Amino acid sequence: MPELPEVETIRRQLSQSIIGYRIADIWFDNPKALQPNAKAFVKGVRGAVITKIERRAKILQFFLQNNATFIVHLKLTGRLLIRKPSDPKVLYAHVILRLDKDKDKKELRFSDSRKFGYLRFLQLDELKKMLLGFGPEPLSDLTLTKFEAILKKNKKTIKEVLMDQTKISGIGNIYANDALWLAKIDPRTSSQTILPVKVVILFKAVEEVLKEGLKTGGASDQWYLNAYGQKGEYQKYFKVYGKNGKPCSRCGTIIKRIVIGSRGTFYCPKCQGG
DNA sequence: AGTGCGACCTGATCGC
DNA sequence: TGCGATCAGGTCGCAC
Repeated sequence: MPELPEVETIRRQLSQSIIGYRIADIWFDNPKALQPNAKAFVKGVRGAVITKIERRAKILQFFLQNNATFIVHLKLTGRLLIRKPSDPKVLYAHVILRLDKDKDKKELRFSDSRKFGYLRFLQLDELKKMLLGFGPEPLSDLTLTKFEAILKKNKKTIKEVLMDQTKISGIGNIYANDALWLAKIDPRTSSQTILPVKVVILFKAVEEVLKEGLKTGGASDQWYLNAYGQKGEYQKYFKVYGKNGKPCSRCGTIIKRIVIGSRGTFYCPKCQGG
């Protein structure tokens, strides 16, 4: 999916375009996309005005009046597209929120080819409880001290730890691969064995790739489009992600693909070679 | 408790 | 061109 930079890009755009809009009606053709169930979702959000949109990990939180919220998880292929009612249909749209503010009408269309994503209505206290399960945000609350402590107490591979949302939020497969390449660390290395000097380098590398992702509007490797339907540019700057069989831009060695935790993993056997 | 792997789905691409 | 295998920005839940 959309990882932190992609979800944050969407959040910023939605905040610019749909705050203060009322959810006048909801259309859907895939009830599973609406949680806890379609009826409760519709009942919970219909008629409410969107007051604020935040992000935690890879989750978008839409705040409504009356202490209610709904969250959206895009998983791998979810998109949230802002359109006018008269705009042509978008592919794989399974939910449409029809919005209005005075005479102005907009639609927020949720498109999702693989149908893994969802919109979930929940109360504010339920949301708060749910968010307790996530690790720190790498671009705000994660400090080097916390990062060191997280790495030290986990013996799984560093790549799995980086991607574990209960330990650190928002990093997925693309940015984990690229950060490890930047830091010249073998993705199979046990988290707790990484030397302190390398931990510092990795901490900075994580920050660097996420900021680069944000700056370039996210990675549109396959499906990702922002709220305006545009692609991001980060895929032009991939360091190792998806570069199986191609030369490493640093040393020319052929990039290898392996599997870690059942996820495709790319690395340079020379610069990241144990 | 910790880990590992199938399930959830559909589409794109690769290899024969 | 056709067809099967493999792969895909992510979690979940259920067996060990």
